[in-house]
Amino acid sequence: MRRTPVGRQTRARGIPEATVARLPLYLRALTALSERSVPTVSSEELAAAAGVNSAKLRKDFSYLGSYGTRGVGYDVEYLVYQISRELGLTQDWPVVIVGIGNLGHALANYGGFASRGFRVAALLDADPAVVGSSAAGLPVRHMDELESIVESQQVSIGVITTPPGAAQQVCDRLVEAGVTSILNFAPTVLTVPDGVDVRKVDLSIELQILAFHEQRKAGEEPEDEREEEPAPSRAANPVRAAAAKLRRAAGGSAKPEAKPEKTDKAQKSAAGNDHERPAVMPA
Amino acid sequence: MRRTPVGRQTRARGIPEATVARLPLYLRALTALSERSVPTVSSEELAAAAGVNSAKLRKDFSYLGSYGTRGVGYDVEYLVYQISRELGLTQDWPVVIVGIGNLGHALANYGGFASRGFRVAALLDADPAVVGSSAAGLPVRHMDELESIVESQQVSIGVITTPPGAAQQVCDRLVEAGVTSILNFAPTVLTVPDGVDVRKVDLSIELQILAFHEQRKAGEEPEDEREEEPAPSRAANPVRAAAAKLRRAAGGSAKPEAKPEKTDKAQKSAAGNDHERPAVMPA
DNA sequence: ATGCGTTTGTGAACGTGTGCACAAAGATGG
DNA sequence: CCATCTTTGTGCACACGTTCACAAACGCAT
Ligand SMILES: NC(=O)c1ccc[n+]([C@@H]2O[C@H](COP(=O)([O-])OP(=O)(O)OC[C@H]3O[C@@H](n4cnc5c(N)ncnc54)[C@H](O)[C@@H]3O)[C@@H](O)[C@H]2O)c1
Ligand SMILES: NC(=O)c1ccc[n+]([C@@H]2O[C@H](COP(=O)([O-])OP(=O)(O)OC[C@H]3O[C@@H](n4cnc5c(N)ncnc54)[C@H](O)[C@@H]3O)[C@@H](O)[C@H]2O)c1
Repeated sequence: MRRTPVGRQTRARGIPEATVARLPLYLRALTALSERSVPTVSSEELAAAAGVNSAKLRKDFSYLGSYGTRGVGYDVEYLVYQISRELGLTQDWPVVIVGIGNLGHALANYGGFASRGFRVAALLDADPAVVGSSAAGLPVRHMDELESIVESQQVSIGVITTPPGAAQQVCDRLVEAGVTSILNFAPTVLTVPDGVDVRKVDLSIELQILAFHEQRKAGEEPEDEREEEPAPSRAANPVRAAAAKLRRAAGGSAKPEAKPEKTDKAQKSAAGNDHERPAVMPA
Repeated sequence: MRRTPVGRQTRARGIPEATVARLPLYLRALTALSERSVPTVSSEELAAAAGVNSAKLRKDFSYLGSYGTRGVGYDVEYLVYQISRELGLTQDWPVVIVGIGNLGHALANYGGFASRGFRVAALLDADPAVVGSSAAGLPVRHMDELESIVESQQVSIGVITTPPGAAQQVCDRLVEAGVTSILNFAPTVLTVPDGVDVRKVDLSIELQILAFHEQRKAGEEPEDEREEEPAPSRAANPVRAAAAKLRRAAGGSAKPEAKPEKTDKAQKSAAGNDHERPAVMPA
């Protein structure tokens, strides 16, 4: 019997988000084992292949059920099936890609797309110069066809690879057409109604995070293996003093009222538990 | 031998990782405000623009110091500077991209690269047919030049866009050459020595996570109406509701809570959905 | 059957992240 | 100067995630 701890309703079913994010990782490792006809695998081995802690892996699997055999390990084929089923990969997921520029082209050509049940239903663009060309054997169709495509092919996942300025607009249109999951490559904060999932892939953010750690490594490590430039004046830390000065210089007479097109403070509306548009447009 | 993949050593004076990951988001919103010459911004406004909770934003900023003014908010320019400095964006970060195929080309052409101090130092590939061509005005150079480029240009960040099979090998070579931060687009678990940071961008994983939630959305509710959350904003979107119903009617599946017995395994052919995929391709 | 070595599944401790709520700090107006 | 209003900075409680450690379960040999 499944014993589900009740008491809170945050997650409908008890698979933690962190676990869900790791299941594809396990699945990939298991698929590789399956191709080599490995019959069973221990949590230790599989965890090593997936680059995670073995206890974490076992706990993750425990959310799916008791699929292992003590003293032996996990049946590879069976686990592949169970994870696939849990992730919803036993069915086909048609996907539309909107914005067939540099990145959209690359994604359209990406073989790993179809390998897990994700099928490119259509490539869409708004530029007449792009519409009509083809990418990866698929024709690029005009945005006007979005609604009919989404409906006829039951598309529930959309990928946005348009410039940032068009992303929210494209997103709105996708949602309106019936798409309920969006993968956003544009560096924009998307606002969507409840029930729609958005995940973002942001190269710039990843690089900035790397830069942060890189700077820390360079600045705090006493040992210096290779010769670097003479430590670019890492502004010491009299920042508080500079703060007042800078604030004073910037302040002067400038006030929020200088903004003509927005009634800036009017939309405070504290009790906001619903999602509305951001107060200021991100770019 | 392999040590712990990533030695997460929490520094005493460290900024939480979750905060670091959000700083670029704040920075982007602040930059947009700066371009519009907005002098100050409250945590509420900025949080809305960045799509986060305002208390979280304030706590994030509190790790950087007390840079706000009570009753007023934060000075935009000053905060841009502080976050940039904290992230290490006040200096230039040369980057090499290895594997100039579909994705490598797109990245090379990406304007957002240079906009934050990340400069493409070189494009590298192993294929003689690709070497010598150019992408985004930069010549594609041969892997043999990697070491000299990394050393002469002080490259500490490498981007891997090779096929999965070559990723670990390329990674090893990057590390050997002196690169200490890697952004990996190949669906591979990279093993690196201590002191080297790896971040990955994995389209396939993102899609699978979306598919999981999508499946849940489609399968967890009874046919009639759902009554699970107190969110009142429900009837405001008839189109989406209709789309969901249509989709539900098309592909129900998603057996609710079919607890499988452990004894009868090897039921992988039981997926009588669309068509059975052996899942053999590397994602 | 019994014992032994192996490995799972999970309780429990611990660490990290989130969000509420509010006192304190500063601006603003009188 | 004081009163009032706005917004920050943070204590606190709780939710979530990670890791340890070990009893129970299982295969296998005797
Ligand atoms: N190229 C990269 O490597 C890369 C990396 C990270 C993020 N991004 C982001 O991905 C997005 C796309 O980048 P790109 O380099 O491919 O840009 P791009 O300019 O090459 O392509 C954008 C495409 O979107 C189309 N488009 C514009 N407005 C549209 C609309 N309203 N509806 C439909 N289509 C529309 C354009 O016609 C164009 O074909 C950008 O937001 C960029 O910031 C790109
Ligand atoms: N194309 C996409 O949209 C996309 C999306 C997600 C992930 N990925 C992943 O990104 C990677 C690249 O994808 P792609 O579509 O650009 O592939 P691709 O085949 O078009 O390009 C790969 C490039 O890497 C080069 N290469 C191969 N081995 C190398 C080596 N040892 N050293 C240096 N260069 C080498 C090849 O010559 C080729 O130019 C793959 O791992 C893929 O799984 C791609």
